[in-house]
Amino acid sequence: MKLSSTEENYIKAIYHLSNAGEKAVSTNTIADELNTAAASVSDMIKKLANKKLVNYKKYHGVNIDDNGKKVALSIIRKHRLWEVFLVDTLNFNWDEVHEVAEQLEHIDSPLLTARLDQFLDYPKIDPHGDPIPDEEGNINVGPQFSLLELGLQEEAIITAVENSESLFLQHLDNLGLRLGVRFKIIERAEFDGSIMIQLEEDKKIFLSKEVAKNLLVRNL
Amino acid sequence: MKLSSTEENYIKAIYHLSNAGEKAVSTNTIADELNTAAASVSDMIKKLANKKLVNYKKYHGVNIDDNGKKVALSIIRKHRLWEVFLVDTLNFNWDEVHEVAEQLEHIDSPLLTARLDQFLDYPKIDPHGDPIPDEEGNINVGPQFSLLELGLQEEAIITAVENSESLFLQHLDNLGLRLGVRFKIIERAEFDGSIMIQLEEDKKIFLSKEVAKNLLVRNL
DNA sequence: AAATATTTTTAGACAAGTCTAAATTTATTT
DNA sequence: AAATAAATTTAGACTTGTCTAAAAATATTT
Repeated sequence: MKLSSTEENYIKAIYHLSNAGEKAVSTNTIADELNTAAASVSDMIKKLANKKLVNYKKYHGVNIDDNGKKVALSIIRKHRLWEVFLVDTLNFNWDEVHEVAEQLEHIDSPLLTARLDQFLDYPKIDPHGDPIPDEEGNINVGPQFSLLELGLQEEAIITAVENSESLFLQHLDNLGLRLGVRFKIIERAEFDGSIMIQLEEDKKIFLSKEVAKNLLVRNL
Repeated sequence: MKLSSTEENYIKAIYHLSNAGEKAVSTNTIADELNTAAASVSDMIKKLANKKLVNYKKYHGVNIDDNGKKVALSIIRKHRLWEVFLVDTLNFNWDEVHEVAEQLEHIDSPLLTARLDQFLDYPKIDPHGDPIPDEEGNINVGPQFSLLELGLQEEAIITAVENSESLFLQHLDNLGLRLGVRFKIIERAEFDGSIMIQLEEDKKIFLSKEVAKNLLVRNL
């Protein structure tokens, strides 16, 4: 089914707001997310329901349908692949990519998506640390959790930060820590919860409990 | 000025049909090119004229304005850069790129265009042999001329054919020659004007004077 | 140069997506 | 459980881009 960019954006918003389809989403929530009037959302929801992409009971919000979920995951896949491309290949900073990816995600060409995926060597995680669904919509990475909960010797990748104060981000930068950095915990001090990690190039870094708490990771 | 994809497509069509702004274009010609009704074209022309992109005298066609020319060249630049990307980087075939590039050309991000250009190493010619305008809209490639006039060892690219009989085109296809093929002349027989060329993959091809005469090329 | 043919424009309508204002339904208070 | 508040839907309108049919202007024929 061929959808307009607008329809795709609604589907994507509903998917995200419903926490991947786990709960219903209210009209106002969507209106808020997309900066539109609630009336516009009502209209669009009716259209999406007619196309069997969402399930709609008047006055009781929408639930995303399996079809809708598939559409959403395909858009998310494209969005995140393009983000990887922009950062890894075109040297964008990871805060410059979102707006452009919002446009690129609507390009309709399965061949382009497949070739881009191949060119990027089938990345599983985007520059923000979010997982990239495969062609079937499957997400092949575990959930995010705080570095504090990571076990000794388990390999992991930094996927996000809980705290985005510039002081904290600067501190990470000084330590050489960024999204996408791979490491494992090699030591843990019971005393103050501080942690020693080892990066890929055998570089060892000491992290305070405070820093560890604000680093979100994923198992490799 | 921010334009819709539709407006951009009209501008592009007018630019091409006017031969880069050299002559006026009639309503029907545009309608034909874009597969729309003449009435729709009339409406759009009025809009583009209001935006000072074209010059319009009722019943006498449109002339593209300098502003419009700039817009057209920017779209053409993006289109051709993306074609280079698709062919060189993502290994698309020559004939698979147009449709996708038609979508990608409307992506609005000067940074993306600049970085793409850089990544592709500032190509001057697209896979079809058409020139890629630079950021200012200048076309920095030499003129087309017959292969007969090309010097020995000079690298060139096939950019057009003078003769479009299917017999000739078929012959070219058999030889593996198409628009965009890069080569140089390695030998020239004084006797009958026949020419030996060498393609990028060191493949050597023998061309009769008759064939050479009908092949238009550009220096690389 | 009058008649005819062609091209172009205008008029009016439609679909998509948006809005505001009013009506309706659901939720919350008292 | 009645009254009030909040959320949602409907109604009607606007914009963009499209169309068909009719009117107007230009071109071509005879």
